[in-house]
Amino acid sequence: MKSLLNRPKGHRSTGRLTLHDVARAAGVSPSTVSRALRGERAVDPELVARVLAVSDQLGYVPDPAARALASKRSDHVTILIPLLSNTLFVDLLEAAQRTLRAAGYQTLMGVTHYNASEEEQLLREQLHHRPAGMLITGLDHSPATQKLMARSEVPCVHLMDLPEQADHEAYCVGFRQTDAGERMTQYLLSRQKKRIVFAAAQLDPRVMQRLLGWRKALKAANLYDPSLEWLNPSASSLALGGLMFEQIMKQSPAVDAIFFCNDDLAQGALMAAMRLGVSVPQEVAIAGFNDLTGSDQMWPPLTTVRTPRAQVGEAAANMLLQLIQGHKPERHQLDLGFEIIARQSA
Amino acid sequence: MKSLLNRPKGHRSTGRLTLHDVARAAGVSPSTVSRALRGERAVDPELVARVLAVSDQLGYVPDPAARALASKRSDHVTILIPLLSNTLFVDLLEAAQRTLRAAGYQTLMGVTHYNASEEEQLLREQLHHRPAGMLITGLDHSPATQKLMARSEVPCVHLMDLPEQADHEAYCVGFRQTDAGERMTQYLLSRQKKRIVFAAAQLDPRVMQRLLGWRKALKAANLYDPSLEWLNPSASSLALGGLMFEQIMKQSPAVDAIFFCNDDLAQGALMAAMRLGVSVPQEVAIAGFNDLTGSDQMWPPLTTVRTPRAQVGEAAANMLLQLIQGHKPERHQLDLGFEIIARQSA
DNA sequence: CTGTTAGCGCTTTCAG
DNA sequence: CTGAAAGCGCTAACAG
Repeated sequence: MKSLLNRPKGHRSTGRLTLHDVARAAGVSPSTVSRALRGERAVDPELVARVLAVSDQLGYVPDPAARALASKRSDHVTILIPLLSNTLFVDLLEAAQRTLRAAGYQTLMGVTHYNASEEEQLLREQLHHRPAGMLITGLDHSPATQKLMARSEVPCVHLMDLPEQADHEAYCVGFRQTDAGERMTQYLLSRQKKRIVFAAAQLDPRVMQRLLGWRKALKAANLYDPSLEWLNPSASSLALGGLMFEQIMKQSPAVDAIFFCNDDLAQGALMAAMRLGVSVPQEVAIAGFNDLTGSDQMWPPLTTVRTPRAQVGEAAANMLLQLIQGHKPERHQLDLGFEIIARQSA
Repeated sequence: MKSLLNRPKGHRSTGRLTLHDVARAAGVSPSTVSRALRGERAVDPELVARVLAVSDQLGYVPDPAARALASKRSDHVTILIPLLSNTLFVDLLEAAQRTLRAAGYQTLMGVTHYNASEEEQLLREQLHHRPAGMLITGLDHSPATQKLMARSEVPCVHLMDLPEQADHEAYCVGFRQTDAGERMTQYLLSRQKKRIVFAAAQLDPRVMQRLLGWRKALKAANLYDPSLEWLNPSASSLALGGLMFEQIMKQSPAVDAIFFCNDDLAQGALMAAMRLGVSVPQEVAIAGFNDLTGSDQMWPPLTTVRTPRAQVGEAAANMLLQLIQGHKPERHQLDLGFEIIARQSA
């Protein structure tokens, strides 16, 4: 079969099926095969058909490394997320990954830990792989990171946030965090709550936007009081939520409601309430954010705002795919909205 | 500076800094630079030093694609996990990824959804990228998958499970699932529980091993009864745990304890108990598995078995790194054990 | 629309 | 221990 025998000396062939083999079998030139396989136009439909047939009859698979070397663009897409411990980002990752894979791209994930220099380092490493595109969480990046991104000329879509200015040049898919914070606060106000705490951890830019929304709603109702802000820079977790709940409940005058910036905190608060014998929502109402797994199973079920993270992941991946193919989407921003989920905790 | 001006026509150079640039600057040949950079021995230490200095003074970074093409081995490591919705696997992924990245490898994740043909397909795709190594969950794979793995000759470490036979040829790091199931059941027996249900979902091979351990313990105590097995093939979730709890509580004669095969089910059961006014552990004890996030925050806190998933991810990555470098570890299996965490739910 | 030719940037024989 | 030369498998100029 294969005559690896009388090769010219120094030849390192791997016996792997190459483009040339397909070309020979189809009776055309390698370039034609290359073009046909990539669906590049300006190639006779009949030849395309023949090449395709021969190619998958032979079981040919292009070598990504050779392709990347020759074209200076790999089939990798980088996705940078802050954490894997918040299921929000896992959902985002999964949706993006699935969409990208279906289009033939490999997803390379990087975890930044909400740290600007880690983000920059990760980006630098990824750029060496000449990714076809990148997905990156948020719009807040260090100048160094922004410079890297700009110089790389790799198409990029930002996730989970939208700029204030509609004419911002960045591509992004997300929703208005500030509006979401405001709307949940308004909902709480509509339930006759007067002293509504905003309890937050992590304090990343999106959390701070929710804070702004909360302030806006309370100020509009003339109910704003700085002592209602509980901002904790630690990482968000169930345990921290429980702790914050305990502390907040000791405050006087008593509060009506607590709006947590993320469901894990709110779930922890619900558990703490149980433990401490505080009845929710009678003594204090509790609301969360994101509608994470389990929030509907809590007792009482958690009132929260559902954010479209899977949709964001998918839509962003699709937008990126467009950009990679050179099709500029008409709108740079995609607002996927959010929804107040009224359950029994508030 | 760079004279991209009078190049021979047809030249596609990218202006990127190459090995040759470093070679020229260091006054040695490209091959020497290549060898020095990779720490290949049989190269003058003095030259190595010079090359290293020049190289990072110039800010040289090897091109992974060129390297992969020439050497037929990339710097990618594939990791195949069943799901992203079980935090167990997310923890595994994160630990492995961190370890691998520190050693200069890129992690490519694939999600199999507990599906043999998805797993095979994923593997096939990944193999085209000529990964340096692979990490794969479990020891149970279709014949086709096993064949692919064997033929690829890519080093591989299996996660979260250990073979029965100590002389099994596969590399794996995990713990004895059967023993863990047995030990938790024994713990429950030691707490005077007689009718202990085993409630499971997903029914993957590791869950079935825990079932075996449970059976073994009950049979030894002469307390085994097939009607105590509640096996549900659906995906594991808090909601399903709640549902199963409700159903089990309707059973008569009444049960003493429920041992759930995963913490998410147990957490859901705890919430359902709250909702239904069933007191835990007085009316029925509840135990889980894995000690997932939040289990210590439940009310009552969940008794469970802590599994060393982060350690498994890290140790497996390290073992793989050894294999990639050609160092065969003396033992093929690494048993990282488990721990019964006695809290208040049982 | 198709083929030829020259690389992409690195590793790897093979000589020295 | 070091260097020269020949590819790895593919894409992109360029000419036809």
